[in-house]
Amino acid sequence: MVDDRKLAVLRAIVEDYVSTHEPVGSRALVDRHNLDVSPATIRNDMAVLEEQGYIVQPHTSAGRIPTDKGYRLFVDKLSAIKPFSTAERRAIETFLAGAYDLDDVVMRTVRLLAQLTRQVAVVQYPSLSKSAVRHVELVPLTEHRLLLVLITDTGRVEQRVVEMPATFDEDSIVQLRAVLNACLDGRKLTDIAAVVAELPERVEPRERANAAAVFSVILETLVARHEEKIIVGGASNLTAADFSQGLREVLEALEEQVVLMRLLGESDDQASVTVTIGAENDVLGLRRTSVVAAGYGSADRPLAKLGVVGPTRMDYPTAMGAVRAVARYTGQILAES
Amino acid sequence: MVDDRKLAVLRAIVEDYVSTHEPVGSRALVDRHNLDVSPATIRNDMAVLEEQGYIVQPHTSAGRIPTDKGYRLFVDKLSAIKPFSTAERRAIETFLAGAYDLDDVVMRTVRLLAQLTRQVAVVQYPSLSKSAVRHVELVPLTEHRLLLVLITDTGRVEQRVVEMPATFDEDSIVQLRAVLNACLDGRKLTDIAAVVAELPERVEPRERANAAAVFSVILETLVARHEEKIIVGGASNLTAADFSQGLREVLEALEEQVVLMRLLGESDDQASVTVTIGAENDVLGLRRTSVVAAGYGSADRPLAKLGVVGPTRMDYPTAMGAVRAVARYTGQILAES
DNA sequence: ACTTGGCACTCAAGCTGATCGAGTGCCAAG
DNA sequence: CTTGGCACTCGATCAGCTTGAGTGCCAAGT
Repeated sequence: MVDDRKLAVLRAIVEDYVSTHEPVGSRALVDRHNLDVSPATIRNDMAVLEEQGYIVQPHTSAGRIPTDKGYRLFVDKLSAIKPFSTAERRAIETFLAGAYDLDDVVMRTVRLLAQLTRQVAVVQYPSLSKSAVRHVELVPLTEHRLLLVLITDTGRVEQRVVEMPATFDEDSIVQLRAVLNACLDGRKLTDIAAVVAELPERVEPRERANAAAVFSVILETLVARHEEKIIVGGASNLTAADFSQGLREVLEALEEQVVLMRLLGESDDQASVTVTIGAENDVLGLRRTSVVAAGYGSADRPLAKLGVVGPTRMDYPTAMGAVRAVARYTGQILAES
Repeated sequence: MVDDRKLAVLRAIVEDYVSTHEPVGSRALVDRHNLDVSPATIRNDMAVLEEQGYIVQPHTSAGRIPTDKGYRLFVDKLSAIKPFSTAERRAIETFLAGAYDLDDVVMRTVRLLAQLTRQVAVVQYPSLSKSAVRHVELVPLTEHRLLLVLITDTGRVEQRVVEMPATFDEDSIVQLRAVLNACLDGRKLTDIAAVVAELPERVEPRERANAAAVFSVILETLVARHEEKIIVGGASNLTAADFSQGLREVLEALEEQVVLMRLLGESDDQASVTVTIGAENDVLGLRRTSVVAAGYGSADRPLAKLGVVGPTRMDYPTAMGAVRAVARYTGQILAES
């Protein structure tokens, strides 16, 4: 009974603070929400909530604002993901369906997410390590250089220049290409290390040096260099949330691919929406931001992650709804390719 | 004689204001620069400069700050591009030389430029219309879909999904690929429209429908859709220049590819460094920023543009030096591929 | 045992007026 | 044309004051 009301109070505080951006006091609370108790009672509750670390007051005589812990409780127990209306879902679907290639899908996804949530959107390209090879192409550039193009079944295209130790002719390229495609086609990129290891046997001895160069680049690109491609959009939304001080830090963090990977990658939970709040985030400079992320791709075929980054005082239910919806449709679109 | 000093005063005002970010008065001027006249004389000069529209005072009793017109005069007549020391040039060179493919070159270029100038850097990918085809690859995706991959001699790789009107088999793909490569290899993309027009004759009649689909996508990608790829870096540098108000607008503008194209593309002057100051810029929201841009690529083979965007009160000589140096070395690196 | 109204208290925000000082414009003398 | 002098302007800074939202606590009520 008692505890119930305290939770209601916390929820009310979070909701009010998110919408007004101002510390919320006991009077405003009983006014806006129809708690049928007096402000004094609320004050008592708030004192307890503060003692337990869910809220704080910025100045001795100001209203309360939620702490990271408060938001955490709110997200976990006091709120539900806000579902999207069918109209909205249709809009999302048609917007994404207009895309004509992978780059375009990702670009549209990031824009959409930024616009829906009015936050910074972050979308990871379909992960290399989870894709399978669809085709390998070798294109001679100069006498000693070769362009290696690798096409995955998610439509992603990776390219690398290979420095060849020896000169090569057209024939050897054709042969090498045939071998590569025969062996790699359809293989998951995670399995490739093993496959590549036994490749040299299939190549004529005099071509081994060149072949080895190509193989090592493949490995390097796909396995060792785990660098994933991520794009960011809606940075201008950061100006609305007055970070004032920390804005620079946040922008800097958002330019670091590695940092973004960490942000999205922290949970492996593919299906559901993950929320990381404030200091839970171990990235320096994003201590005052929250991340709402989800994986996309079908359940049996996870591709990568996407999400939004915003101030801790963000509208979690809506953001979570948007992230979930966009993840679903993006996954769906990509599954069709 | 007289006019000479007024110009010196303007130069001094620009330099001081750029370095201090504060309106500069007559006293400070004679102190910091060794003009051997009295403050009163300077005041007279400033009155004239103000009347002519080169400087203004923000408040009745404050120092002067340069107007756009003032910066323009400064850039055109009163300053020289600051050359880079050999040490700096070597650093640039080695940093760029570490890149292993086109994406990496562009990424490094944008980072470098942002870091050198402490502004926002903008780099355009080597222009499609100025490249030549090196290889065309077709990869079957599903029964009705084909991935078209187009590799240019600048190492740029373009991909598009083609919806095929009819089903196709492996043989027809092989044939089509052969025809495409035979006809397009080495052709400038600007010439391609003509070449593609006569392509259908070379394909067996029953394959014409599919072939036509592929051709039209090629045309669409390369000719009609003139959309060029641009990347931006160093957005966090905007926080240093206290736009306060307009920051949002600037960030928004920087997210629009089309706007960026306009920014860089305004001049066709390939060789030299171009400066666009404040309101000279017709992009709304970038009225308080300046753009320093240059083309890169060798003189006989222009590739694309790059530059920096910053507040009008920026250090033009240094920025111009950096842009010129980076453009040179990036062009050089790409010429080697 | 909880709720409630009352009350004293705190403290940020906002207003006012005074002061300060950088900077200007103008003028008369050099 | 330059220069020193001088009156003037006006933003910035600071102290002092008021206001009001909000709190904590307590004693009384249910």
